[in-house]
Amino acid sequence: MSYWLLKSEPSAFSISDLEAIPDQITPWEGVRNYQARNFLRDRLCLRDQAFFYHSNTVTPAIVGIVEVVRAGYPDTTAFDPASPYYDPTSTPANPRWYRVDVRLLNVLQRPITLIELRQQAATLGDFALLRRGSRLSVLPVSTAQWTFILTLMHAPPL
DNA sequence: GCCAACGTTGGC
DNA sequence: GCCAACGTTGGC
Repeated sequence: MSYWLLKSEPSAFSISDLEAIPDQITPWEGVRNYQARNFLRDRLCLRDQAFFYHSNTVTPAIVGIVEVVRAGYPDTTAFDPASPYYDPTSTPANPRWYRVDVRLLNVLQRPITLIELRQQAATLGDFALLRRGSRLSVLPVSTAQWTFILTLMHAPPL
């Protein structure tokens, strides 16, 4: 069992969008970065949990928790010329990009903002989200980091 | 294999 | 909207 953080721009797909889906399950697709692809293809396992993070927004923050309900499988949006994620170098016989399916577990009682996470950097230790210039959209979270961030949620904001 | 140019990400 | 950081592309 591992923990992860998945970034999404709320203008493209937000936690509210996920909440509105009847079964609250969505493919996590359109990831076009090799390091993130490798995590999706090789490392995210059934029942792993992940923070849902809103990026590139006024207040970047962790806003929810999802669980993996289907492990890595080919991202077929790469095969579709009409898709914004189309990539002709990926073929069904030799898929380049992968996705997982996730299900909403819960929306956090309050968002844990990037500002607050930075304030807790000393406790969090080495955390890919806080690395300078980090652009990775699928990144690992240690068990200690996961647990600590959940305790932040239950405490009042700084 | 190098590296300049370019496109994208994402915080601010 | 700006721009620093980073990844990718492609000429050589």
